[in-house]
Amino acid sequence: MKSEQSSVLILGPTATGKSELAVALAQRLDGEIISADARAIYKELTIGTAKPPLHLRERVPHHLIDFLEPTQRYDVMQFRHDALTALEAIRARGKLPIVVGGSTLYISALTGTFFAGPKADPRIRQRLEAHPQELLRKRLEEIDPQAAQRIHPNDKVRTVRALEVFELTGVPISRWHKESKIPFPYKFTKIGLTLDRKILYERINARVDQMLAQGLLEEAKALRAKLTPEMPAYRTIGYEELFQYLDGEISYDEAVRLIKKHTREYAKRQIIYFKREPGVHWVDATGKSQGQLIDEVSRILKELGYPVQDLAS
RNA sequence: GCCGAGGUAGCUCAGUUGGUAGAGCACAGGACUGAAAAUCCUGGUGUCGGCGGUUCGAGUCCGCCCCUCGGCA
Repeated sequence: MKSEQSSVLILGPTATGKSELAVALAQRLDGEIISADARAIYKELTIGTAKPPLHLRERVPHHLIDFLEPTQRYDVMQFRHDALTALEAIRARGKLPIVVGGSTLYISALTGTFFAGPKADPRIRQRLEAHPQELLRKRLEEIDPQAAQRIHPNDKVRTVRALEVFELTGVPISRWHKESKIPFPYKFTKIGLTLDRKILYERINARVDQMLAQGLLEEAKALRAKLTPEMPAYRTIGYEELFQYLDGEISYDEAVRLIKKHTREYAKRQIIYFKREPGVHWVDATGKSQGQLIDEVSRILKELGYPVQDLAS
C-alpha cells in the first residue's frame, strides 16, 4: 500500500449534496475531484445526471465527467483504471484527490478487491442473451454450481456474465472470485452522507421537477435519435422514461411519475449497498445547512490529520 | 333537522349466499465482483368507525351512537 496519506472518498445516495460538499472540501484542502458516477461520464447526459454545474467545475478541477460519447460502452474496470490514473496525476501535482460518487460498483472497485478475469465480450454476450434464461441457468448449474448457488435463477445479467467468463477462460467465475483478488493500491478516508428518508424522497421528487423545468425533455429528444436500448446510457433514469413517452408508449405524466419512483428506488439501493462499506464516517445531513455540513465534515477530516484551511469568508 | 351515499392497509378502493380480509399506488427489507442510474429477490404493513345484539362463527345481518360527503331545508 503506497499511501503515505489517504485520499478522500465521499459516498451516499443521490440528492444528498455530495457534489457541493466535494467542491467545498476541495477548496479547503487544495484538492481535485474524481467523479465516481457511471452516467456523468457521458457527454450530453447533463441535466438528468445532475452533473455539477459548470461554475463549480471551473472553480475546482473535475475528472471523469463528460469524457465519453453516450453511444460508447464503459465498465467498472475501465473506471478503476481511469480513476487510478487521475488519482496519481493529482497526487503528482501535490494536490489531494477527492473521489465523489454514488455508483455503487465503482466505489467498490476503489475500496474492495476485484478479480483479474476477462472483460466483457460483446459478441459472446449477445449470443448468450439470445437464449432463454432457463437454458442459460441450466448451463450455469452444470459448469459452475457454486456460482449458480449465489446467482438467483432469474438474474440473467449475472448468469450471462458467469457463462461469458467461463467461455473466455475455461475457469468458472466462482473460482476467479476466490483465487484472484486485486486490491486498489490506495486507501481512502470515507465520508458517507445520509439524509432522513422522507426528506430524501421529497428532495428527489422536487429535483426531478426542477430537471424537467431546466429542459430535460429537450435533452432526451436530442439523445433519442442516437441511442439504442443496448447502450448503457440509454438505460439512465430520467431518460429511458422520456424515451418511452417520446415513442408514444406512456403519457408524459406517467413518465414523470416513473422517473421519480425509479430515482427513489435507486437511492434506496444505494443506501442498502453502502451500508456494508466498512470504515465510513457517516454524517447525517438532515436539518443541516450546506455550511454546517461542510464544517462538520471539515472537522472530521481535521481530526484525522488533514490540513483543512479555514475559509473565514 | 330530514333524505341519500359512505367510513376496510399510509392513499384510492374491492370484499360472493356470514367462515378471523385483498388489489393498485405508496412503502419496507435484501442480494450484488468488468452493463451497477444496470440486474434480481422477499414482504400486506389492518381495533374492517365505536358499542351492544343475533349466530358455533359477523367486514358481511340487526339496533344505537360517532364521523365524512352530497341533496333538501
